[in-house]
Amino acid sequence: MLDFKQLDPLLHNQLRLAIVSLLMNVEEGDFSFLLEKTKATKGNLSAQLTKLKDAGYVEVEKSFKNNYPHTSCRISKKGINAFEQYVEALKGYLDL
Amino acid sequence: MLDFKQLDPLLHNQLRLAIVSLLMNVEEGDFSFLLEKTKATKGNLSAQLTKLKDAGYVEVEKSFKNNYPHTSCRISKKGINAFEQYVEALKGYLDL
DNA sequence: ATCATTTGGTTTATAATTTAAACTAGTCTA
DNA sequence: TAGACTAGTTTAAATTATAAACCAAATGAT
Repeated sequence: MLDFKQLDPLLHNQLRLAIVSLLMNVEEGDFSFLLEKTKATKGNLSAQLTKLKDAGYVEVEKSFKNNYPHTSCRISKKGINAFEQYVEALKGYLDL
Repeated sequence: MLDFKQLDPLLHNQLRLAIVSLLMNVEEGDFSFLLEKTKATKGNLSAQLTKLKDAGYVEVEKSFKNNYPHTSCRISKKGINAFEQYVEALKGYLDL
């Protein structure tokens, strides 16, 4: 039966969903990794990553690697929970 | 494997997705039916329904029933195709 | 050495979208 | 005939999404 739970608006966005999906499947992912996999622009990736960080869904660690700035991301427990609930909610829309 | 196809922005919206989901499962649904099932406001329902109609995803028939205006909706072939593609694309994000 | 290019991002300005409150138009009830 | 209800639509403000422009430092070519 169809049932429409609220779809977390933070995850219900193409790029943020892609980011979180990717981070669900790796120990950590850096900016370049996400950029390549999502094919987003840098500006958009930066913006959406900031939102995910602000929401506490993703932990972001900035450092320097070979003299270059390096942004390492991993999904948080909160992010995992949110993603799992999002998937469950979505099933109510898709009849999966 | 994760793969990020474009998610049809017309369907990647909570209310429009709910509308289309509902119409996938009934022969036709009227405004009140959609209003009750989605729990949307009338304004929002009207607006999103118009977008789905303009895109050719939903066929809308206005008539009078018991002297009252009556808006009957059914999903079109184009809408069915779009929905099915959307679901496939989404699976690439969810690893289903 | 210096100028151009590349890396690895962030900021900002615009465009598009979402949303609900306000409105319209007509009907029913007493 | 006044008030309340049905069945919507329009509008206007708020939020969101997006990419172009920007920045600082590192590297490469001459």
